[in-house]
Amino acid sequence: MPKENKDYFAKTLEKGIRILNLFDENHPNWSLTEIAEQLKFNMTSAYRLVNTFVELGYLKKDHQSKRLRLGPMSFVLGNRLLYGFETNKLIEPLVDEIHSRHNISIDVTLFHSRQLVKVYRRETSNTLTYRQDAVSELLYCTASGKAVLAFLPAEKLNELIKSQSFTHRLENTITDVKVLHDDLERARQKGYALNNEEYINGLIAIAAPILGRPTKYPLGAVSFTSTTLDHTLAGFTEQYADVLCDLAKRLSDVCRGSDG
Amino acid sequence: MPKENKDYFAKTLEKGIRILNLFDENHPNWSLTEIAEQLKFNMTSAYRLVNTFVELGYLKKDHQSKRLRLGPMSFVLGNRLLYGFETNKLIEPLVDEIHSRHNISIDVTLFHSRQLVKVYRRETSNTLTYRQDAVSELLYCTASGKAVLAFLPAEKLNELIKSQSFTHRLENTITDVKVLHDDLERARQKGYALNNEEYINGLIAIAAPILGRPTKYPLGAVSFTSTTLDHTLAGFTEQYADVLCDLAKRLSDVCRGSDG
DNA sequence: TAAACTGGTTACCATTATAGTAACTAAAGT
DNA sequence: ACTTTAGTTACTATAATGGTAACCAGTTTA
Repeated sequence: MPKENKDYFAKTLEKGIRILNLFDENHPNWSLTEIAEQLKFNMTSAYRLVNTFVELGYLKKDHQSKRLRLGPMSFVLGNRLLYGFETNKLIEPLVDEIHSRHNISIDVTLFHSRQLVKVYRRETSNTLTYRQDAVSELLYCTASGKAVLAFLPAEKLNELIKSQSFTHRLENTITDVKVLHDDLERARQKGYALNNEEYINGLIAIAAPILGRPTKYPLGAVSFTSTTLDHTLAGFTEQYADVLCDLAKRLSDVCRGSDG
Repeated sequence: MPKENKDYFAKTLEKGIRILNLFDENHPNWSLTEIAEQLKFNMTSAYRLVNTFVELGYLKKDHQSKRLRLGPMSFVLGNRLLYGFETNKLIEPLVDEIHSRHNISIDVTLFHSRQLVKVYRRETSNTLTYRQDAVSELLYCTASGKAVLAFLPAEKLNELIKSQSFTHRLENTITDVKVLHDDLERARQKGYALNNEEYINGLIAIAAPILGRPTKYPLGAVSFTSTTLDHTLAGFTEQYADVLCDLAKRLSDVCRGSDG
């Protein structure tokens, strides 16, 4: 093992990328001060990074207000990243098929480091819905999070459990490590994890892991979600657990080779 | 004027972004060596930058082949950049309206530094079509390029003309600076520029600049394209020049305030 | 089977870039 | 006119990067 690779990580690049990530549909414009405060960068660094993006055309600075927006190069890069990400091409048809057959809300997330990254989502029509962040570190209180945790090697699992906040969100939220371990063991047995209103009031879900080949390392998860208005968790599980596990297996097939 | 801002430009960030830009639909995977060669980076730098992206989840390294692909975080960033780029929300309806009314191929490009960046395109149905890069430095042989050049301040114009290659692509390609200046003067008079098979055989186009307010600096251009199979350039101009100029004016209205 | 090769990874350190402080400027508010 | 605020620039100790070279693990070649 080398000396933990601190030499081969470009901090400046990471900081710049974090700035780009601030801009989205809901936050289309930022002032330099806002950026510096949000990311805890000092003004000079923020200025240098932002200025770089402005010169390259990724950000655009309004000459009057000095506020920043995405520039045309960001649009080009966005297209490249979106259409260059091949995994979705493999995932989408599998999910679409189940979605259209069962009219059910499906989320596919990929696991990276300590985060779940949403890469595809289909919603049921005519039901309540919710909006979640594209990137989430909440593993202990979501079905997908628990599906991944359950199939992680013990060492990594313990490391991640330590990093979870265990905020008591709702009545059913698991706040005890022992209880979580039991819950994960159950998931391991059954092949899928549950969310019984542990994260959002009225929201229930089942999720199965997407496992890499040949390592069986969890690469992500696929979840079906519903509400207590439409299903009991038991009924929902009864009805869809097999479909879920089958879909997870097929997603594992197409994601094979991208282990690690 | 400060000392040309070399202190406030983060080279590492630029290099990293150039790596991300290599990945698209047509080039979804790269080896480290390919990246280093393509961008003229030494291996260590390329390795450090790539490793940063891998750790952050923007790239994914196949453990066997070591080849790199986009990772899930790139997908998230791609979405943010695409939907956070507001300009398109303003441009699209205006272009769509003309497109559906006249069934004509329309391209909107924004000008940055020395490049034309394509941000929106609608094509006619049932005609030959062509595929162009999203970012182009060819200004002397395209209608949009000449539309921008024609309305640039003299100083910037001369700087850019020096940087053009004037490669003799086709019979009609302008390769003489004097001839180009005459052509631009004509465009300035009429308010729009022409492309008479100067870039692609059989391709004709007319383009008008998108001008910033209040500076009248060209922010980009909108072009209508057709082929010699469908129109003569004279007939095409006769039929559409007014529609084009009207659209350009309306695009200039919605792009106002983003001057510079 | 060994030798050569290839592509990737790591060590090391001179060179260069960055973070942080502080000074400065321009615009907005009082 | 004074104060405040946000952005920009100057300066320099500290930290990151680039470049060379060594190293390693697979592959190909002899």
